Amino acid sequence: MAYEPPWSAVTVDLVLLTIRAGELCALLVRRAIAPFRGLWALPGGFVQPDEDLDAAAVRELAEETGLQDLPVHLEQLRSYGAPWRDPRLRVVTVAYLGLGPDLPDPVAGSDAADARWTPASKLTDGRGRLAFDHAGILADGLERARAKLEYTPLATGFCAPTFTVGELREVYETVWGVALDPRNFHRKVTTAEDLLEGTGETTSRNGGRPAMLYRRGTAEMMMPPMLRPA
Amino acid sequence: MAYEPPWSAVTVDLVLLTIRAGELCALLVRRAIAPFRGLWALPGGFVQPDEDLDAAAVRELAEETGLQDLPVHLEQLRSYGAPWRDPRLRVVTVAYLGLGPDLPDPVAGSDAADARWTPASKLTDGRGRLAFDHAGILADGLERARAKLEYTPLATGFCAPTFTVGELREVYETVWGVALDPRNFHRKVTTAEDLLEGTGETTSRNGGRPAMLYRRGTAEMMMPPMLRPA
DNA sequence: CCAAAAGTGTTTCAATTACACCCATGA
DNA sequence: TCATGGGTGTAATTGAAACACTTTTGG
Repeated sequence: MAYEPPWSAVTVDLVLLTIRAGELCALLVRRAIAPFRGLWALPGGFVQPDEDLDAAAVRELAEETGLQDLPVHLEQLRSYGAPWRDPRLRVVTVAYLGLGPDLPDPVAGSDAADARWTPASKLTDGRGRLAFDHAGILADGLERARAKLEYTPLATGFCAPTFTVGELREVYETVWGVALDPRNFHRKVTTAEDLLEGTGETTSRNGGRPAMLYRRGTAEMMMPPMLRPA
Repeated sequence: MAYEPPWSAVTVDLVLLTIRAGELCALLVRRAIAPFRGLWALPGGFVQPDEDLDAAAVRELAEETGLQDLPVHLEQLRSYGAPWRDPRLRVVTVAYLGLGPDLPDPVAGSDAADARWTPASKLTDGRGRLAFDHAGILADGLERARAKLEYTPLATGFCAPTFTVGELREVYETVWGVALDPRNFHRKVTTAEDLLEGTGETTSRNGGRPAMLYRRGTAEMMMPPMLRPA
């Protein structure tokens, strides 16, 4: 090859979200090494030479949570490559958004002094800066999650493999911070095509009358169209 | 630094779309050098050491079309990093989606033997493979564009700086391949909050009664919500 | 029995559709 | 004047919101 291209390091960073105790939380790790030593940051790491981006995200997820085969929905968020976003060297990072049901407590990894689920309300108020450009990445992840609840079945990602309509409604109410009418919500989601798949089982774990248990269906969109063919 | 990370080359690739002669078209360049010499590919190139990703996309756009300050809407599509997607070396590419009004004929660049607007209908039918993983990237771009027309003002990106309601309708009809009711379409888009901004001017360039000219407004979403707070 | 959550039915209201009709221009 | 696209009015239909009410459990 005649031309030698510029080189970069490539990382994946994870915006991992879950709902704990009625609050939307993100996973943060405390950096054990420079730069930004002692500051909180998003979990992530270098992509290996023989590794696809998605595979790197899955590997980091397993390493940072300490568990394999977590029921986590992972999707690419976007990439960030401002020239000096890492003060040491050129690093382009591919950020992933991950959603899971109430996940186990994280374990501190090799380069992390600590790892913790942090409520989103404490992250958007400006207190406690994050390392690198991670505050912006996290804000983008939260915005994406909130927006996609509205027109995709993403909310099911916050639920256990099987869940009740009431549990699904709680996800919306927590992420959006609003109250929804339980009766109209029930009708809406059970009527929506391929959104939910009934299991035949019921549970009474939430008190009251036992509720039907559902799995997430095959639908990828549930938006009412703004324009329709004539 | 104790640890030496793996290195990659980082490129940006562009899925540039426009509408020409009633057809949705993408810009392709014919490769003048190995690998995939002679095959068609998406325009793109290496991100420079001191350059942000968005800046690299803008620069490539100017280089590939031969013109500056084009009224093109550019947004990140997603990143692709399969280990051997480039047979020479590890390359992670950040793909951008760009939409513009009927754009000028492209000029062949330094590493391109030819450059051409190609109808989308010829691209999705399997004939004529593209270099690298560009067929998949292009398909993702087309899907994203089609989907975003539905709930964002993206369609205005295909229009000139000022445009009529009928021209905007043609965009939808071309990209989706359906007919829309002109009268209801008119009401819909002129009623939508902040979608269009009237200029006071009219034009009769499309024949018939002169039509009001609009600029795109400030709205970023125009979706009817699937769920609303109680 | 009571409280609590699940789920259904029904009225009211808002949005969308389908389509009749009028308007302003060029040829 | 006719053809063409632009634009408004309106009745019928569909969908959403509000809320009364019944169901089924645990305590």
